[in-house]
Amino acid sequence: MPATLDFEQMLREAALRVTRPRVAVLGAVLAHPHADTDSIIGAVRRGLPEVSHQAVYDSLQALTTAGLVRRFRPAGSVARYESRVGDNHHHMVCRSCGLIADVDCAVGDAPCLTASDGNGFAIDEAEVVYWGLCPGCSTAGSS
Amino acid sequence: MPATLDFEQMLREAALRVTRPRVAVLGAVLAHPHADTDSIIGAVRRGLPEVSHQAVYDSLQALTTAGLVRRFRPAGSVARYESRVGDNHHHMVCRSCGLIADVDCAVGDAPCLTASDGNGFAIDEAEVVYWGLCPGCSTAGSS
DNA sequence: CCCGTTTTCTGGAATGAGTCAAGAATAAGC
DNA sequence: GCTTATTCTTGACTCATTCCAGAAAACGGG
Repeated sequence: MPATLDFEQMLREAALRVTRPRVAVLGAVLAHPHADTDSIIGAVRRGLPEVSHQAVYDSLQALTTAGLVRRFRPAGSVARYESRVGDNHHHMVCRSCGLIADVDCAVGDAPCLTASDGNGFAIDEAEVVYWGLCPGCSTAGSS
Repeated sequence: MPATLDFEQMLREAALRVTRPRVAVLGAVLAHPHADTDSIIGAVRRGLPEVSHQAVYDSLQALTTAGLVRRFRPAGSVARYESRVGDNHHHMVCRSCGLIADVDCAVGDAPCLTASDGNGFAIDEAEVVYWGLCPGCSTAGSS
């Protein structure tokens, strides 16, 4: 688990100013993958009780723009953030309990980018969300 | 283009009560694929000026549950509705102008459902969103 | 065709994630 | 240590969506 110094390093490498809120936000996202904004605010305030929600929103925006974290928003849910960036993995969402799990796409590095012609669009990202039931809910429902 | 009588038929077959607002909402979604709720309210009110926004929300909910329309919510946008149901096509969204286009998945009927093991999830749907630039914005930006 | 029951619609208020704005605080460079 | 540009605090605000209670309308049986 990376330490505060590592977070500072990451921020500096991304040409971002190193501030307490940003370090805390980055740490929170690293520690709680798929967390929503509210959870992140809570996690950050455990270490820095005085941060405003605005600072968290701003930091998340900055980190997202810099590519240090990824924002993702499954339909019917609020925005969530994760630290796995660079690889192009996708997500599975449980319809019952909302559990989110990472999935590496089976199709290699550029999953489903085989959208063929694509109506002339210049596609730069394919976002895939799998909907279903997680193991727990699946078992519970089949009884 | 289907007439009002067809819409009534569709509603009855879905075991839904036939009401003026519902017929109008169904017609609006059929006529304006990918329309957001506000546009649908506007379209409906062209024929029925008195409908409340709540009736439209309720109708859309009922139609979605019944499987007559599909709700889809790209990140950073409000809810949108479309009438292509049953086939599993996906969407392309232009990052610049927000244009949405349908895409038939290149992988056949069950696109990307090859999520392999899937961590034990029972997957029932794969939702794919392609992000990029539409032909218009792509050309404009490359000058 | 009329009635009663049940579902749906109207109108209005409330919720809540996210955004905007102005001034105070703080990080980075010299 | 000082200056300046960026970031944070505070608090108000937007706006899609939901909640609620009473009025209206649709369906089935008489």
